[in-house]
Formats: sequence, structure tokens, C-alpha cells
Amino acid sequence: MAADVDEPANDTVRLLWGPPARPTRGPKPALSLERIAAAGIEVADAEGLGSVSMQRVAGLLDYTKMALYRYVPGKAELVALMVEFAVAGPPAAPADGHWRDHLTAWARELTQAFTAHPWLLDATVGPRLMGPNELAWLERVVSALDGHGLTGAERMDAAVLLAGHVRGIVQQARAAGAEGSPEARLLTVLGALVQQHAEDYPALAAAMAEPGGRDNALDFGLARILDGLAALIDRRTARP
Amino acid sequence: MAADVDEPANDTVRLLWGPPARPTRGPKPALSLERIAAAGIEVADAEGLGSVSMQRVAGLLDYTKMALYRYVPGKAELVALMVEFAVAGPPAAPADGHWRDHLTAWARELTQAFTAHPWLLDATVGPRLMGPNELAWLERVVSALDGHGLTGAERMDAAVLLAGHVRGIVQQARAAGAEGSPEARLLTVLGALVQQHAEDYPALAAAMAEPGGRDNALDFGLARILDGLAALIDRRTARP
DNA sequence: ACATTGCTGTGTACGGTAGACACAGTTGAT
DNA sequence: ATCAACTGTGTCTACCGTACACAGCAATGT
Repeated sequence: MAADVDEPANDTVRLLWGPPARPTRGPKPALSLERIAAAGIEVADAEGLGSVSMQRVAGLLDYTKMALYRYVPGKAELVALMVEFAVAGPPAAPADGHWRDHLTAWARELTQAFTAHPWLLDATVGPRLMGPNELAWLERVVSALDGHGLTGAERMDAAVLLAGHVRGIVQQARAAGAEGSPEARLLTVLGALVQQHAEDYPALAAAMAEPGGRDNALDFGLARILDGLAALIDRRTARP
Repeated sequence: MAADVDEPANDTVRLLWGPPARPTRGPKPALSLERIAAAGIEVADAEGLGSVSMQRVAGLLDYTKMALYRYVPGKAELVALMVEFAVAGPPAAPADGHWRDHLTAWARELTQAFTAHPWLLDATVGPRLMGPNELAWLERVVSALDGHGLTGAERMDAAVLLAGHVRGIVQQARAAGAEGSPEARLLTVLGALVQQHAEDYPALAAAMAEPGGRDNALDFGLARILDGLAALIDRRTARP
């Protein structure tokens, strides 16, 4: 009774989930989804998602932009493909171990994936269909929480919570930028603005003025979330 | 010794932080930053950030697109203005009360603001300068954590954690969409895909198959985060 | 009073984007 | 050998951001 997947004629679902599909008749395709996505990823990694255009990607492969439309229905689907390939699958989950260690590793690995391709942040805002690889990340975190007294909805909510934290951290890291980068300059300006308007932002000015700020945001938030989850799990498993 | 704010000739900082600045000589400007930003917000609310173009915004005000460039250096700055106006200031913080209540109210109010203008998600990925209103939100959450034994960096990290959660929740809500919306259709398709590939995603299929999923994701994550923060604060205040 | 100067809004032009469509050439099936 | 399906290309449209020159208006300096 579930909706037929192939019915909505959604191009994206066929691209991401459909079979390789080779009902060959004419000349063999010279390109492939893999190569096209890889070219797009190359551009996005180097210059950001904004620099990814059909022209750019096609040029990198020494083809015309219109050739790409033989493989991909449009730019949105190209980006979806790029996301699916860039996010890859999650590393294999350890077979055993505490759920807390599983989730910690998961968060660190997802952070690495997003840090390697910061444009994933831009490409994954907004409603869209997830691909097999992306879903595998979700599967791993939900599976790590199996059998600890949480409802299905709660396990999903926990996944959203963790993924949201990773996104926030990567976004913050990108906003900070590398030493001497234009992004770092932005932060400096912001800091100066806060000090300059210290009357309006006393708590902020005080917090930023304190020394000893190592970059612990990922671990800090992760520890809080996991502590909170542990408290809930303890309560649930104490009195079934 | 702090970097001079006005020095980098950054247009955005002058727009967001600069004085109204009226060194009038020629004809009085017919438009205003407020009206332009409001027009942009109107378009974005109705059709998304992607539909915001100089033409659209200018047309809504019955002016040519080039007229906008007399007020705003470029589209990026227009969007920054839209963000600053759309996010408004945070509602006044309650004068007293437990930090937990403060943060809960803050998160709910920020969620409301983002839900009212979902395009804020798109407009606030990527490195950028924050405006006075946006900074006021940050100030309120950091201030709520004052005097509970957390370091300045930890208070900032907590703010990032909470803001990231709100963003994640709003993003998820937007991805789900309204009843019968195209976004909701996307979710249905995804659900069907998970069931169809249940062998590859057993935990996910099981979690989604469980009944009784009311929309509690915001409160669930918030409760975990606040529990985790409470545990840390208890530890800190127990042994000073 | 008047010329000067600075500002406003407009029109035009340029290079970029995504994509529709027609076409020539290549290939496998009949 | 014929035909049908497919690939890659060239051309075209519509729209985007924005640089630039220009005409008109308003306040300033004389």
C-alpha cells in the first residue's frame, strides 16, 4: 500500500536509487555519472558550490555543457549526485562497544566528511531526497541506539540532534576560516564590533574577552548531548 | 589595538552597523533600506530565497533594479539586510528565572523566527558578518548562562550547540513540509525507499515503522542538551 | 541670483547562468 | 542494408548581477 517509488517519475530517485540501466542501442556514452560527479566535486572543493556550473563541469571533462544533459536531467540532480558521492558511505561501524563510543566515532567521522567538502552545507539545506550513502549514515546512528529503551521516534530525533550539531560545528569552523583567510578577517571585525558595542552585548564581550579559547566546540556539544542521552537511557532502563 | 572597524572598507559592516548617514546634497532618496529589505523578505517568504532577484525586489517597489544599487552595494548585502531585519531582535529576556527556562524560551522563540522565514536557513550558511539583531540573540543565550561556573568559551559553545539544534529542527520541519505539499511527497518516497531496501537499513526501517510519532524533535533535543548542560553545571557548582 | 557639485533614478550593455531544441553522426537490432 | 535509438554539438531564449554613462533635481558656495 506504500506509494510506488518509481511512479512519481522523480528524476532524482532514479538517478540516486535506480539501477545502472544500460539498454544500449546507439553509441556508447563516453562519460559516466561517477566522472561527472567527481568533476563537480573537484570544482566545489576548490572554489565552492557557487562556482559549479554546467559549463565549468563540462569544461573540466572537455565536453560541452549540453553533453551533461544526456546524463543528468538538470543542475539540481547533478548537485544531488555530488552530495551522494562526496558523503560516501560511513566507515564501517565497530561490531561491539558502548553506544556512546559508537556515537562519538560517528560524529567525528561525519564532521570529517563535512570538513573535507564544506559545500555540503550549502548543498544540503532545503528539502531534498537522500541517497543510499546518506541514508547509511542515518542508519548507523539509529542502529547504535537500538535496544536502550528509546522509541523509534526518539532514536530518529537523537539522530537529527547529532547531525544538527555536526552541521553547526562545521559551519562555525568554516565561518572562522584558516589563519589569515578572509573569513578569519570577518571574525576579527566581528570581535571588534562586539568590543565597540560592549554596552549592548556585555555577556558576549565578557565571554569573548576571556582567554584560553581552544577549539573544543565539537567535543563540548557532543559531551552535553551524550550526557543528556545517557540520563534518558538510564531512566528508561532503570524502571522498564 | 583592536582592528579598526571602519578600516576594511567592508560594505556590509557599514550597512549593518553604520549610522543612518544622511549627508544630503541631491534629491532625497525615495526608497529606504527598510523598504527594500521588506520587499526582499516578502519575495523570499512567498517563493523562497531563490526567487529573490534585483528585478523582483525592484519591481515590487515599482523601481528599476539599478535604483537598488544606490542603496545596496550588491545582492549579498541585500540578503544580509534581509536577514538582519527578518531575524529582528530577540524578545526581551525575562528578568529572573532559572537558566533552563531562559534557554528553553530562547530556543522556542528562535525556532519561531526561523519557521516564519525558512529561507533564513539558506541565507545564513556560509561565512558572513552578523548584524546587531542577530548578535542580540547570541547575547541573550550567553547571558543566560552567566554565573554558573562555565568558562567564556563554554558559554559560546553552548550557544552554538543550541543554535545548531534549532537550525536542524527547522530544516527538518521544512523538509517535511505541509500536508500534501511536494516536500511531504518527498518524505513519502523516502519512506517507501527505506521499506523497499529494509535489508540495508534495518534499524531505520524499524524506527520508522514504529507508530506514535508526534513531532517532538525540538523538545526532545532541547531536553537532552539542557540535561547535559545541567549535569556540567552541577559538577562545576558542587566543587568550586 | 546663480553656477557648481553631489546625489537620484534610468537605460543600455556585457558576460554569465540554466536549459529547450534541432541536427549530424554512430551504433546495435532487424 | 535498413532502421531506430542514442550521443554529443551548436544555436537560441530568458534571466541573472552589475558596470557605466546620462539626465534631472536639490542644496551649497559665491
